[in-house]
Amino acid sequence: MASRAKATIFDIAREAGVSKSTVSLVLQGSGLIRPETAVKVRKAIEDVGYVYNRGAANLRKAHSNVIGMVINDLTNPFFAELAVGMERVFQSAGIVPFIANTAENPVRQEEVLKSLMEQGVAGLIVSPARGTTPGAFRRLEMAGVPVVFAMRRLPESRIPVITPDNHRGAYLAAAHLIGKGHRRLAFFGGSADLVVYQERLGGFREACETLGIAARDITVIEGETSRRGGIACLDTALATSEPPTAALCFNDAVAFGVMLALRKRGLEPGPDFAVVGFDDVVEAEHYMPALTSVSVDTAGLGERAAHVMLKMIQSRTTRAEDHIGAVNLVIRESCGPDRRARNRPAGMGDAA
Amino acid sequence: MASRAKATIFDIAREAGVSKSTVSLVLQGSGLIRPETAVKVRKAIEDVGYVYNRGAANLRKAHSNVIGMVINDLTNPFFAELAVGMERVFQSAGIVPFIANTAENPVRQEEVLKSLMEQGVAGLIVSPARGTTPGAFRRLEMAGVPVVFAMRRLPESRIPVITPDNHRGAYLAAAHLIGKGHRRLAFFGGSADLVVYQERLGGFREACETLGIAARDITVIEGETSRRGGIACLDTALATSEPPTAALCFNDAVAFGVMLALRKRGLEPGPDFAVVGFDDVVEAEHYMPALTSVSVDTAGLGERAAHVMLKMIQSRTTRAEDHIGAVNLVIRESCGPDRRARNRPAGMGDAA
DNA sequence: GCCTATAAATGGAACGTTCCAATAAATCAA
DNA sequence: TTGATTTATTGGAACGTTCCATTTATAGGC
Repeated sequence: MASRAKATIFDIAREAGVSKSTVSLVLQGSGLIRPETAVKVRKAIEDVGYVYNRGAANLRKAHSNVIGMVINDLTNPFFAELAVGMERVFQSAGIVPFIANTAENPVRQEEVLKSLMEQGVAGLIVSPARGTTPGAFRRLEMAGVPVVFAMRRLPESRIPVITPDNHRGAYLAAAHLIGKGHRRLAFFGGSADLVVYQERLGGFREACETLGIAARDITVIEGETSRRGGIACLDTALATSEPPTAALCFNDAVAFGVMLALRKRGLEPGPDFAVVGFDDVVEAEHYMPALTSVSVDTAGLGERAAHVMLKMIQSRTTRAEDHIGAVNLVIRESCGPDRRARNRPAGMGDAA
Repeated sequence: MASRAKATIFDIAREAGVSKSTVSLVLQGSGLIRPETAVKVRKAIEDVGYVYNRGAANLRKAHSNVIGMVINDLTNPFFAELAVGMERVFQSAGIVPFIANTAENPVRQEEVLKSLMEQGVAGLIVSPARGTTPGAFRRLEMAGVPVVFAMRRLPESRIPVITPDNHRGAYLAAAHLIGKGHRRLAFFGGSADLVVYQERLGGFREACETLGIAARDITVIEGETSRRGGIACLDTALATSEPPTAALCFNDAVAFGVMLALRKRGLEPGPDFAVVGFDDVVEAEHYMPALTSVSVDTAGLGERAAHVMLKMIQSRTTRAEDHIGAVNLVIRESCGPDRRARNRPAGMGDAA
């Protein structure tokens, strides 16, 4: 059953009684071959258990059909959603994207990028790891491989970027909090070496300024972009003399952490302390209480990035327009104080 | 700046004043070349902006160094954790694994598998999609590509499998519930076409039988393996005349859904209805209430799978031992009734 | 029937590596 | 010096495709 040495187009040719060139033509679906010949060849392909060798083909062909997705943190469901969006469009283009995880590690990222290049990728969609050096993508540029950044960007770089409107999202969220009557606000999580962070914090600050919140009433605490980071942020914030009463979190993971920490202290997220997240991952809606968050249409951005990529490959360019995706604030229960009647524990309360 | 046509070893050879063979040797880190020559060549490599063409190399070399991970649902954090475990060991072997998502779709899986084969993968770690036909991996076998299944398996197949001890995990969980005094038990989520489902349900049933729960007191409800599925399961279960008081869920996602649905009805997960999950994803610990779950050491299983894969490649075999990973029940708050003092809402309760 | 136009199939070179066998250079024993 | 041995380096063939320029078969026009 198991075929000996792997079959090549020559084996097919022999089997079908044609030349290797004919087989190649059939493989490429050329209209030049007679239908009955094609049928014969296809049968032979099946019979010998042939598997196409794309590496060999790429040696002659101009471009491969491999597209890489380089993602900084696969365990964040946010990036999985992004990946899913991209896959939707690549699939309909007959392309199988390969995903590689850099685990937020620039060194690892370097390896991944190198490996992908050696593989001869046609293009790369990248959410760069924290601490990526400006030169990390120079080789790609030199080789003329199209690259687009998704969700994150590098400080000064000419690589096209697909991101949500971080500034506006943060502005909306902060304005909402202020509108609810909060006067002492915090921004939790993230770190200043990320451009996204600058943008989100910028929007937050602008809202505060415009709507009359004094700078000394603003608490900014950097931290890990994870649940753990959120817990830490809340703890240090509440330790101050005049603690904030509401926080915008760098992302939903941080917000979940904050809510958890509130509960641990016996405080109820929403009524006792307002929290707003960013990204609106699917869990946000299902959390308890449901998290108010800035929705960024993750999958949509993924699709967009994929389309841009496809277009770049097609027109063999390495440039493209940036795309700033629309955002909107999804208001749920985690930001008081228009307190809905909270369900009392262990009772047959009215179904929500 | 951008180099013209991509550089080859010939360009390097010319630049360094040596032969292409010498360059090749240097590239492979051969000890045969004189150190100063190697230095010269390496400088030339840098100067011409060379990128290694692995496709061309694989044409002559026996084996590639690409390993594929085919995953059925990337948005389930469980699989992301699995992937992370694998990456750890591949990284230290100098291998960059490529991840591809099948989105639980056998057709998509077929495409992914085909693409990976064409790419000349050295091996594949696969968590097969639901509804995978037995023949789906025949081509791989014919081509002699090592494959290992992780987490899931196919009904009858000789491909080695790395899974947790599903039977035992479910047994432990059910026994715990029964020990707590529950007499009417449910098994929520999953579907019978999955071998894992059979195993988990089997363990559950065995515990019930052994510990004296009558068959008519057992409710089994199949459903999506997602939050949504969990919600649906609870709703139909509570609609029966004698509803269960506790449930073992097919996985944590289902359990989260169940808890959510309980809350929606004003019931408190734990005191009012016990729920136990399976997989123990990181969120389980951080949920509210924290979820009791069967811990399977996901990352550890990923590492194990990667090691097995490496060994198979090295010894060029397509066979290996199955590996059944140890499990243990992590008891948290979601399974009453030894009710800890639940925190009352909106008060300064004692910190947990 | 012969010449031309079209359709179908083919051989050969090229792609960028690796690996083997062979050469060239350096070292050593006599 | 000569030959043997070791150490470095090299040319050529091969890997499995694609693509171009040809060749061969088929059909059409007269």
